[in-house]
Amino acid sequence: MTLFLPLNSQKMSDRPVRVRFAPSPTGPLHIGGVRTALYNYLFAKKHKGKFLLRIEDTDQKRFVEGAEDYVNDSLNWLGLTVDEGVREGGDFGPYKQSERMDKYAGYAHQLVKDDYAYYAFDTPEELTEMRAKLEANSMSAKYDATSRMSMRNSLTLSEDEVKERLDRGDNYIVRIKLPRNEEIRFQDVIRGWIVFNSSQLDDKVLLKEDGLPTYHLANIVDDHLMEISHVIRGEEWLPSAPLHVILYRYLGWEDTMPKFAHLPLILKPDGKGKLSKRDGDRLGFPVFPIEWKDPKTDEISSGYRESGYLPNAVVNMLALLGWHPSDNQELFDLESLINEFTLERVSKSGAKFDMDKAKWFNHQYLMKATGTEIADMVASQIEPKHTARGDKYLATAIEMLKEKVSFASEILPLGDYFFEAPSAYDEKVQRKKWNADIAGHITNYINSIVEGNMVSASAMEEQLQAYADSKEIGKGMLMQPLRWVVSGQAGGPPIFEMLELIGLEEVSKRLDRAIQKFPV
RNA sequence: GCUCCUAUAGCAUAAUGGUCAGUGCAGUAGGUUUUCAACCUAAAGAUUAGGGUUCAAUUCCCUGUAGGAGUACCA
Repeated sequence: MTLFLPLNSQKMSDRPVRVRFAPSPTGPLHIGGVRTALYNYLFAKKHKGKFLLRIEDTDQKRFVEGAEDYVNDSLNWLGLTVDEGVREGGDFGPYKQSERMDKYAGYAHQLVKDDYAYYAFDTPEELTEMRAKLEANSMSAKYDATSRMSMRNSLTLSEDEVKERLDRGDNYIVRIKLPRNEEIRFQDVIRGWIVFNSSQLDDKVLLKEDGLPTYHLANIVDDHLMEISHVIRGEEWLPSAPLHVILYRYLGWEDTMPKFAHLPLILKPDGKGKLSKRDGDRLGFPVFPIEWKDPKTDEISSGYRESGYLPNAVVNMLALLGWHPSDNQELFDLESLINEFTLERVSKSGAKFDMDKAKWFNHQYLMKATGTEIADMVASQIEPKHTARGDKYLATAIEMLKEKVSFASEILPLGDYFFEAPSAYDEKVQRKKWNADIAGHITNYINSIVEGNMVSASAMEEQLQAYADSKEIGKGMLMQPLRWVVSGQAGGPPIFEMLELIGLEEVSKRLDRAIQKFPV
């Protein structure tokens, strides 16, 4: 039997761990991107390494106002601190590709010089024509080893003409010159050996007509210059990974090529496909960490933060979506996540987003949070009536209500009766439990606690027991109507604690109100 | 179409070349509670199909099927 060492046990200490999260500021950060950031962060911290944030904005056409701030705000909300980045600085800056534009073209030209790339002068029309022709002959429409010799580029044109075109300032791009038929393999930390044949790839553009690099070039150059040790990114990059491997080779950087780890995708909870913005709208859960307002359309996409999710819950939920610890523990704070996290325990298969579990996680953290913390979370919902009796009152009310909901945002609406007399009364209780007898008992009881100035829950409870005993009735008979008179609800927090908080004066007013509204 | 990746209950996942395949969520039943929530208990629920390798496969291999991703002068 052959013994295999765990994939990463041997070389992890070779180089300091430096990982990057490299979003492109084209809109709000999707929850899948957030998870990628999280895994990068966890991995970096686990190995006492650095977590970098690099903004990949080489495509100016797709720039979206505010998207970069959004990334920072999101990571910040979740407590994922960036070690090096645009805001944080660092020794490997700038951390925004649009500010490193002087770094890329040179490498592209170097590759041409080394015969690993070439200039291409084809017009878009010519490219379209080429693809159409190839497709018509049921060949794959690729600009590659088999088709490039019939195109207009520095491989087919004479040296003089190429020079003339370049001197003249003709538009050109640089394409990588891939080998015709070569096996390209690399070891993915999560998936093991991945094998491609170069004939399946095409001669990707490295440098665009505007002189700016494409993702592929910029990515490799920056990862190299920033001494990135591990590239942890989504599975959507897997098909272009072999191109990146070749680029490292062609640039002479293969020795320090980072290790790759391609994360599984987060899929729609129902049906098929990658989780998208629309799914959130359709199924009623956020796909974005924090609220996003589209600068062009003013369209608002809801965020976890605004929906009452706690950052810890989101982190925990995301961590477990595609990763699992070695035991059955499920509740983790960031620190214990750092201790436990390993890329080897990331699963290979895509995970459908589980809304119910997300709720459950949030509920767990809501139970741990204090009333004051929750009040801060729902600051935008707070109206004068909520704070009229002080912050402590509000916090206590929230404390009583929090275990009944999954989201902080549900708390205030649920417990409106803590802040003003009920506007609606449960109809079923009225019908079944509200009659002259009961109303009389409730009135007697409330009057007795008011007269006795019984302000504590325990005193009120004892008094109800005593009253029920004296009338030889079960106190259970009175409890729901009592709650109903005060809150209008059929259920809620422990009733005497609720009464204690609301206070005798208000309880008494509510009794009068109920009797007036529902005469018996 | 082509290439690559993936496949354990409704969902997320664990484990194993060999007794009843474990856990959480959801759902079901019961308990507890004035009520709701929480909590406790119980039952139910899965190795994609077909071939191989093997004494033995859910686990390794192949094929099919299904799903996903990629296939831009986007990232």
